[in-house]
Amino acid sequence: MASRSKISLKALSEHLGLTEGTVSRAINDYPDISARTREKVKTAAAKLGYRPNSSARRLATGNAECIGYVLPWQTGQISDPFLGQLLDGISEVVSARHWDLTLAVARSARDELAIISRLAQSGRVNGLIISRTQIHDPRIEHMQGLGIPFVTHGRTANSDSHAWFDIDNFAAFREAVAHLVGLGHTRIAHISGPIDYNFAAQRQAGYVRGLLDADLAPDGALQAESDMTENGGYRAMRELLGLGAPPTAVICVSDMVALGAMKAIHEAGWHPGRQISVIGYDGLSLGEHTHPALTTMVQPLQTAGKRIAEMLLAIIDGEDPKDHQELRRATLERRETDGPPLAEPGTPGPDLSFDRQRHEQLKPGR
Amino acid sequence: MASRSKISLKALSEHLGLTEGTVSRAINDYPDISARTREKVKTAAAKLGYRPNSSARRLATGNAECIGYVLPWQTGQISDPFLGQLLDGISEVVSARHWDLTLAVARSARDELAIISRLAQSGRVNGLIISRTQIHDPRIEHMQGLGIPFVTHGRTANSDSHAWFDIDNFAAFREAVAHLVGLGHTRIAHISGPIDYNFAAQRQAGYVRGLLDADLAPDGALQAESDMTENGGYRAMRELLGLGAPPTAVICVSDMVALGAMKAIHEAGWHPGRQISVIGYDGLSLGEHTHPALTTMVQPLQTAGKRIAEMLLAIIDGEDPKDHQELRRATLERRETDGPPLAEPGTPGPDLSFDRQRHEQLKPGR
DNA sequence: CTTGATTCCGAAAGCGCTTTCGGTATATGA
DNA sequence: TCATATACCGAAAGCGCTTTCGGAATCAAG
Repeated sequence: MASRSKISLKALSEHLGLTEGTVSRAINDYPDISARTREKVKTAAAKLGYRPNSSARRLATGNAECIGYVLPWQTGQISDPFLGQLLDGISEVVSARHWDLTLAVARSARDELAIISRLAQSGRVNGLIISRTQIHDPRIEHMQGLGIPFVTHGRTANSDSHAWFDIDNFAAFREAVAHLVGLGHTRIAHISGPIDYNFAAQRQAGYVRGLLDADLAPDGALQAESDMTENGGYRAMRELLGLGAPPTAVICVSDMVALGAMKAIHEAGWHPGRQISVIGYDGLSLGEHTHPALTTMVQPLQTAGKRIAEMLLAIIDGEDPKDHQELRRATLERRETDGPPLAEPGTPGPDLSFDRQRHEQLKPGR
Repeated sequence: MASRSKISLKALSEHLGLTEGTVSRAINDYPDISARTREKVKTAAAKLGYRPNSSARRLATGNAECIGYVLPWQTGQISDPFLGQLLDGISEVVSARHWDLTLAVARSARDELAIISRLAQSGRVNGLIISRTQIHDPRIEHMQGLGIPFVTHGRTANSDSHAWFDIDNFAAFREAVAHLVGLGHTRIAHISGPIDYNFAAQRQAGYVRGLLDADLAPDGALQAESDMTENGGYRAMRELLGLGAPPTAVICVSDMVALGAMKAIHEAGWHPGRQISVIGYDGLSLGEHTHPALTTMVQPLQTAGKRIAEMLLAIIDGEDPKDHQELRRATLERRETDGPPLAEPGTPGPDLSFDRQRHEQLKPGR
């Protein structure tokens, strides 16, 4: 079946005693080819293992049959399980159409604009997916200027003008706060991501709003920023734990960040879910297996990937990007790191003497 | 700089008053173009934002300037942080050459062979990377039959015939066992991956060899199999803990599996690193932030990605695949889940009454 | 049997680039 | 000055496919 030598349209048509044009139309189901010859052509094509050459086909049709996903490379972000889930969804719908997915990782913002230009202007892709949108995202108007279809994973300051898929970050974090308030917490901290990211800003706004809903005053000291890595979460949490009056609960911008935060909590001799509640975001399956299991806001990542890809294909097919803006909600999944506060407000913090530096020294080196 | 309308070679050459051929040769640094006109052409190209159309160029040169990475989709594997690290390395060298990386996820073994055929025969890619090799891997001779350059991440039964990059799994697990033996363990369990995977088989063999090195008899009861997910590790560990005489140490096929195993250990009221030592594999950064931090065999994943891509490009350039076979070693990184055994051999197992089903019921639903 | 409508396929012109092959200029040596 | 070599560029033929257009055959209707 899989013949070793590539067979061309020309060879196939000669084999059949037909012209290339006829064979091509037969294969592509043109209506002006009789059913009989269409069948004949198709069985011959299958038998000889004919595959149209993509480059030739793409050149002739002007269609790349390919979409690009360009992801910003930042410390640690690429190893977030987040990514795989999304890719899974994207690739599912892309390959259902027999299109390709090309991946490009950009190592800097400027690099990313350059990659977008290359991909778009060289006609390599019919459309682009970008993620980790910023509030004022230069990529948006860059792509609009290039006239290439795209959809963003996440909104921006002027989301009206383009297609996007997003989770209602604001609502999610507002809900998370409400949940903690309902449990009796009043000192609720937030570990955010870099605040120029749209999702980080929205989550933070939701957090603040949640506090205001409960007539709690947002406290700058209870808000730390992390770089979206486990280590970032760890460092931010240590900061929070060092406060005179540490929080009784903390909401983290992502599960990976929450993982780091839990580490810091454990090191301080506290237990997530007892002295301090922790809520993550993403709903990664690994959170079910931490100790204790991480309560989190679940977002449908694989669905996100699917929808984003579907939207992009629709836009490529000519639909209006403005008709493709989709907001979903995250749902709270209670696992084991949330609970009522133990200590009265104002209780002194945990013992931080188990310092990480010392810990590093004690560790058997490698 | 980034002009909106795509400009073709023809337009550029007319603008310059030269022929397309001349302009093309100037851009591609042919020696028969004077330095003066070459400069003139290049600056004009830059100013007008000319990008050669990929499809046309690919068709004319017969070079796709693209490699494919086809990854088998299995439960949970796609969300393993493992993947991102590898992609990072691969994309780094691919984009340094201004080539593309197309990603395809295969949802079944047959699907995978079909994808490989399509990619290769349609001339979409110049080479392929495949991962998760099996001992007798049908993909190998399939690709050899197609005559497409490829390199595998992981060896196979007949590794001699193709290019591969691999970690010495055997040595790694042998070393892990030796380490545990050195700490005084005699009842050492193994949670393996699906044993038809080459890496799983090698790791198991290394495990067995490690036991034999120490004159310990391999015990079938201490060997469980998992599906490479956290949940798989969890289930396997529960099995092991249910044994009359449970192990005092367990080596897991991956960090994610180890995460699940630790969950089971915690649920049983034990502590990883005390009543039972746990060693993972991969060296994921998230293992530094589990509680306690996961001792693991670190493999250089990002380097793996880079080397694999470099090897593939070299082979595409005409080098012999047989000259590109690279074996690296994993290194033990002691963190907090390994330690001397507490209990005497033969001690009864932990309390398993905290059953997961009950736990599920207690959990606030979503 | 003729006319007009259909059905089906061949012919040929691209798609936008690369690359070989000649053919002018220009330079080199005698 | 002429012959020969050299530098540089134009012309043109593809690469393998798609798609429009037109023409020959077939058919139904008058």
